[in-house]
Amino acid sequence: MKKERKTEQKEILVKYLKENANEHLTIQKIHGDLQDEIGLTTIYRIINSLIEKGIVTKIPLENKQGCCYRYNSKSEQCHNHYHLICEKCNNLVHFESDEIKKISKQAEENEEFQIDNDRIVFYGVCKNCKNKEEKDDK
Amino acid sequence: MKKERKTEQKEILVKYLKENANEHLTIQKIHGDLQDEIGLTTIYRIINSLIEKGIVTKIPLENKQGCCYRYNSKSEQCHNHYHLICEKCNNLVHFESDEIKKISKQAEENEEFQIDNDRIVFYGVCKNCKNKEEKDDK
DNA sequence: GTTCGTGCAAAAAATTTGCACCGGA
DNA sequence: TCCGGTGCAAATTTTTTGCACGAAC
Repeated sequence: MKKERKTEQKEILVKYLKENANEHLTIQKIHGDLQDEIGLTTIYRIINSLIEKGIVTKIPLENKQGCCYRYNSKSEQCHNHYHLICEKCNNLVHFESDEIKKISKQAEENEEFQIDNDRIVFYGVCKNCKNKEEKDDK
Repeated sequence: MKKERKTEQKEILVKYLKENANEHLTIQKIHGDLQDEIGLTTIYRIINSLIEKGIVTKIPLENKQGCCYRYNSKSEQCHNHYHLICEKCNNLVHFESDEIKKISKQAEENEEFQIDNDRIVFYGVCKNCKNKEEKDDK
């Protein structure tokens, strides 16, 4: 059993991911921002280990290959919230609701499906992109 | 304005995607199954156009790079349902609920976020994988 | 001093592009 | 016939791997 070591790169990357949790973070973006501090290979390695631990979630990009990555600040988040992801700009919005509990319970009872309450995602179009679309139509 | 043509490849691929809508379809899997009928390049091209039209949804693979693809049989689906995706096996389960409407409305009013009612996703662990985990723990 | 993590370079894998040809309308 | 779609090969981009060295414990 090998134990994990605390390194500067890991600290920098996790800090960066936390601070930019609502951004659209592709590997390329991360590498661009941190290239002086962390090598590309290491970014891949750390991100992948964070995904395995459930600390980071991978989100596919629409209309494009590749994915972006989002830090899950589970411990820091309030509960009973869900995620709104914009299909246009991939921005993430948090939203609170008590209704969710009911649905989770329903699913667990009827389908025997154990829901991860931090990974409830609604896709749609955010305010900004909606406004932009309306302008473009003119 | 160019109009789209009906081709044999497109028909084969869409039929295949429909029939395997609950499978874990990576480009590699699709290519493996259809390589005698459709070239890899064409699979990419058709899949990407289906994603743009919203007919196919891209789902990230956990613990692995890459994504898999799932056919959205919108027209065949009943409404007021949401998706449960298993984090372990990526299987998709449909689930009905009226509560969803409330949440969608809440989000649209409070956040001005226009929700795509066919893209509401709950992640978690399905019955099979849950059972498997319990066995493994023993 | 061990052992794990990092960064580079190289390899491998995944995706896109250019172009000639095929086939649907 | 006309023009979009296909498939191959090549180019490009993305991700992983091997290995020597540096750093944590």
